[in-house]
Amino acid sequence: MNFNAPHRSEATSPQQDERRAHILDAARTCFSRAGFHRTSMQEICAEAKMSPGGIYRYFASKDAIIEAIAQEEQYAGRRILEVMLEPGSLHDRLLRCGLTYIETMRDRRAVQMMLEVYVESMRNTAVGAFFAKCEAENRVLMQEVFARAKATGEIAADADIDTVMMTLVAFADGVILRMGLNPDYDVERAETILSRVVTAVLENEGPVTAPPLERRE
Amino acid sequence: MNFNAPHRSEATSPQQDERRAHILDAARTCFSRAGFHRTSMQEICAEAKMSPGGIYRYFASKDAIIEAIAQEEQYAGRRILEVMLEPGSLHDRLLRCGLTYIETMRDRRAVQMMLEVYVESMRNTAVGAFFAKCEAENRVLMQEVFARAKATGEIAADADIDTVMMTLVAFADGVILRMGLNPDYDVERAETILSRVVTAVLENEGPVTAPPLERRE
DNA sequence: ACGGCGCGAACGAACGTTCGCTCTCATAGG
DNA sequence: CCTATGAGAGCGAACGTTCGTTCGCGCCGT
Repeated sequence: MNFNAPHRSEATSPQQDERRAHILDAARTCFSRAGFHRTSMQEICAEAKMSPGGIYRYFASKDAIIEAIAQEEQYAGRRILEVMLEPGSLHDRLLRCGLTYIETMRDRRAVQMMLEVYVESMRNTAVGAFFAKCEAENRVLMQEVFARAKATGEIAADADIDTVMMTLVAFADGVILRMGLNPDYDVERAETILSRVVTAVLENEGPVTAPPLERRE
Repeated sequence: MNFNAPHRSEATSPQQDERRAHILDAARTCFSRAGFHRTSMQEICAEAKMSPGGIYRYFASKDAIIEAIAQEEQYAGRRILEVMLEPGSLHDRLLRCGLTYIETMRDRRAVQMMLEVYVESMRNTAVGAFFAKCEAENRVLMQEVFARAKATGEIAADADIDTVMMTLVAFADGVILRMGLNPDYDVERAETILSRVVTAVLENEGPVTAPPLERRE
C-alpha cells in the first residue's frame, strides 16, 4: 500500500539500502523465473542466501517486495521517457526512445518482470493504483511534448494526440512482448520497419469520412 | 501435460462437454479476476457452483484446467488467423485479421486471459510447450501466405518475411495489451493509424511498389 | 553490556487434492 | 406396474503439504 516508508525505520543507512537492493535482485530472479504468485518466500530466501527472519527485517511482506519492484520498473520507464525532452526531431526522439526501451528489455528476465508488473497492474492491487498514477504522469509529459511538436508544425494541428501516443506506446510494448514470446525475433533487422512505423503513425489522418482502407493503384 | 485426453473416460457425452465448458467458463471468470496462480480451486468451485469433488470428475488437476483454457485461446487465435487464407489484398486481409483479433479482445476479461496465457507460456510449463507448437504452426501458415504475396508482387521479393510478420503480430498484441492497461484507449479512432502502419510495415526499403487492389465489400 | 542483525524452527491459514458417501435415474426382472 | 439394482454425478469433510509470517534467541561490533 505504502510505497515509500521502509519497514521499520524512516532513516536508511547505505548498508541497509545495499541489503534491500540485494534482496530485490534475488526476488527479481525468482519472480522472472516463476512469476509473483508462484514464487514462495522460501525461494527468495534461498536465492538471497538469507533466512525469512532476515528478509522480513527489510520488507514488511511479500507484497511489499512486489511493490518495490513495480516501483523500480516504473522509475526505469520514466527515465527512458525523458529522452523525449532532449533536442531533436519528434520522429528521432520517438524512435530513440523506443529503441532505448527495447534495449533495456534485451534480457528475457526483464521482459518477464515487465509483463508480470503489467498483469499485476490490471488487477485491483496496490501495484495497480501506483501504476495508474505513474501512467497518468507519463501521459501529461507526453502531451506536453506533442503539444510543442504541434507548435513547431512537426505534426498536424488537428492530430489526435492521445491516439497517436497510445498507439506508439502500444507498438513498443508489443515488440517487447514478442521478443519475450519468441527469442528468435531480431529487433535489429526490424529497425528500419520501426522507423517507418513511427513516420506512418505521425502522419496526419486524411478526411475523417474517408474509408479506412486506402485504394492504391 | 496431455492436452487431449479427458480425465477418466476417452468418450465424452454432450452433457459432459457442456459441464466441462461450464467449469471452464467459471474458471475464466476467476482467472481473469486474479490470475492463474492466485485463484484457488475453492473460488472456481464457488463460481461454478460445484464442489471440489464434482470438478475433479472433469479435470484431473488445476493445471489441467489452465491447459484447457490455454488450448481454447490458441484455437481461437488460429481461427482468426485463417482470415489470411480468404481472398483479398494482403494489406486488406492483414488489417481485417488484426481488427478481428482486436474485436475479440474488447472485453477486458479476454485481454487478461490472453496475457495470463502469454505469461504462462514464457515459463517452462506444459502450457509453454503447447504454445510453442501452435506458434510454430501459425508461423508456417503465415510464411505460406507471404510467399504467395511475393509471387503476386504484393510485397517485394527480397522482403524479410519473418521480421515483417513478427512486427505485425507484435503490433496487434501491443494494441491489445494497451487496451487492457488503459481502457480509455479507443481503437476505433486508431483504425486509420493501424491501416497506415500495416502499409508502412509492408513497404520494402527502397522504392515503394504499389500493391494491386482487390477490395471486399 | 548492549542494540542490531540474522537465523530457523514453528505457527495458523490456506492450498490442491482425495475419498467415502448420498442421490439420481435408466434399466431389467418379477 | 412396481421395485431392485448398479453406474455415475456430485458432494463436502478431511488430508497432507506448503504458504506467508512470527518470534525468541544467539551472534557480533562497538
